[in-house]
Amino acid sequence: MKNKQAEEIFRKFLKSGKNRITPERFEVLEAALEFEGHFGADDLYIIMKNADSSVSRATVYKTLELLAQCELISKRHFGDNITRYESSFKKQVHDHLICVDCGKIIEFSDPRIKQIPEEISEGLGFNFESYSFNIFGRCKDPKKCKNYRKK
Amino acid sequence: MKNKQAEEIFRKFLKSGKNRITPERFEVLEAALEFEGHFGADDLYIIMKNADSSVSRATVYKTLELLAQCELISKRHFGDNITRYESSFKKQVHDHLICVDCGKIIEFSDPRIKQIPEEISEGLGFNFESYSFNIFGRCKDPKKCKNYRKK
DNA sequence: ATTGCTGCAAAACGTTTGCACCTAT
DNA sequence: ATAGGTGCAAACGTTTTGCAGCAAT
Repeated sequence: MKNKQAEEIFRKFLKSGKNRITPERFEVLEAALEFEGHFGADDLYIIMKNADSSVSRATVYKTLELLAQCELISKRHFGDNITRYESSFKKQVHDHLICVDCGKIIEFSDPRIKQIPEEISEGLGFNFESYSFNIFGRCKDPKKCKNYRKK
Repeated sequence: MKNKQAEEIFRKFLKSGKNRITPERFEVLEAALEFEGHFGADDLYIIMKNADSSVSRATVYKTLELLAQCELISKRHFGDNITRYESSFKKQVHDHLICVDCGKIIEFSDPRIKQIPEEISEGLGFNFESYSFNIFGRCKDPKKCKNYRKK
């Protein structure tokens, strides 16, 4: 295990519920933290399978949900009906700009955004939970845009 | 047909491409504009079917895509991997607050949000296309929250 | 006459579930 | 001993596709 600190957080989270500590869950944690960028649950399953892991698809899906619950990873939706995850361990809060041509995802953060969601939730009689802010655009530089998403 | 103006916009859009003017497409337009709030493509298909329309599921899905292209309706994603639509004809730009307990969707608009997406796109070397800003919260007033989404 | 559109059913896709067996507690 | 987790395959819900016949141009 490469990341003792994340492992410890997950272990504590599991114990605090009625969840068991299993080797499969830590295999998924490690693979998720190792992944650079955003991944779908199935992507991760395939990667693990190709790396000769015997963890099942069902376990990968369920474990990612647990990891999102304890905020070691975060869940993202970029408008294509696929749930994506990214490690949020030791990463700062940020939002995303997605190129609609090539699918590239750029992370950014803007101080103006920070206070808006909580204020609006309060103002409308809701307890704030989370928010998602995605910008969709097109790479200006065609050399940097592979158009790979244009099926 | 109840909305001559929208009909005309759609007709022009269809002619401007290589798309044909068909009665089915206008049936979908009418049903979509009539719907109050946000709907999934399949919801609309079922509603039309129950109203004795003979328009097929495939045609509903394809036509909604066309209507979104010409901006008579807009596409929304609220984080549950279902594509939702809402009429955007004669409606002002707005964002959404979603109750994670009951699924209620509140529309709001905040002047601070308006300029951010374009500025950030420019700053990162992208041509701005669109954005989505969703806030997730929980109804403070339990009487107003039906928890119907808690399967 | 041509080419695009239709309805239908089947397939595709990401995801969830049921179940028998297994394992952490 | 028991509650909970596992892998597998099947089921699920939404969306897309292939195709033969049909209709707008």
